[in-house]
Amino acid sequence: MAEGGAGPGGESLLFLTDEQLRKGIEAMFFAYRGFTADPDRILDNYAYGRAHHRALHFIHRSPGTTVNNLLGILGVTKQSLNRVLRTLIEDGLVESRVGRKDKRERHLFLTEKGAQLERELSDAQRARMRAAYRAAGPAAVAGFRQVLEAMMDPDLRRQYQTIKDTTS
Amino acid sequence: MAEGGAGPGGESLLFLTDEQLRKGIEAMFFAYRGFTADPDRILDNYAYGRAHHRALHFIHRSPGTTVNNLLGILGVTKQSLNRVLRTLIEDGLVESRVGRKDKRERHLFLTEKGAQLERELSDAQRARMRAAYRAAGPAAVAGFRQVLEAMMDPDLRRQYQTIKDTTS
DNA sequence: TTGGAAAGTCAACAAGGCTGACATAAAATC
DNA sequence: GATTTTATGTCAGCCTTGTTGACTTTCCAA
Repeated sequence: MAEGGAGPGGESLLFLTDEQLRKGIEAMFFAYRGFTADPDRILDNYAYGRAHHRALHFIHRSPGTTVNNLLGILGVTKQSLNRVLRTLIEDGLVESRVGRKDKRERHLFLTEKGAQLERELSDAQRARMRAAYRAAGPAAVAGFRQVLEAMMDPDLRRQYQTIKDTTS
Repeated sequence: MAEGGAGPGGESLLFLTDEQLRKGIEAMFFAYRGFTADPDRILDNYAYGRAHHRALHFIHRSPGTTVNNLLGILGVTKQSLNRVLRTLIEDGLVESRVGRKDKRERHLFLTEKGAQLERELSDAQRARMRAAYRAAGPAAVAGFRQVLEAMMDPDLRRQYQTIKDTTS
């Protein structure tokens, strides 16, 4: 895999020094901090954490998703997710409906209140992403997405693409 | 900032839909999971966590750095960092030397044992980064770095560039 | 020389991961 | 129809890694 380096579109062999790779690693580290900074600030005002944000994001993204689906996407245990979901449901941000076909399943939806918070969080995160995209330009954006996709675990990449295809 | 979009090298105005931005956000989320997966697996064998990895990385990166420097880079409280450093020092992975000029400061160095673990961790992380870079190609890599850099908080970007310049 | 600032340490608490054990209901299978 | 599997939820307890508050030692400047 990638051993000749001269695939379709590849320039030639890529010689990558440890130094170049280290810079990429640190770029990921620092950029991820920026990526989460704005939502984290907002969440502080509501006594919620990053875990709540992730749940809201993916419920917004796939309304009616089941708890089990969400577990697969988030990669946490059901106990961990349940703690977060319970507070969101108690606080009236998320609604849990028993499945019609399979009554064991719970389908998750954002309430109006939940959608509001999700919007506040994602507006902030999109604003930063938009600014970065504009600063870097369209070609850079394409490269950014390619490298990130190649960096995912195959299982996670499948999750990412499934979600991506569902709505694009 | 970036409001016209037609800066040097910019194609023209970038029209970015919420959908495009959401994909970028999810790409960051899933890619970061992959990014940390290999080191996390290794750390499990040693009863260390991601925080230990970060400390080892940046001490390796800047030998002799002070605790205070490290705090600025890692963005955690000194108490939080101290707990991690204490175990690394007790376990003989890190050496802490009292400053000669200012005896309040502690200068941090990896021991041979610490350097060994750091190498094991960064080898794994670099391998994934290398594979992703090769799969995506050189142009994509440049774009990847540009977008990440634009996504950082200005303070963090300065940290990143300081470190970058020190050794490139 | 004394008072404040800086660096580091200790103690205690909180969020959010984890495992394990168990309960319930519904679906699937034998 | 009985049994097993699946989906979900809950309780208890642990770990890592954040946090704040209080404290010591050291340095520096008024």
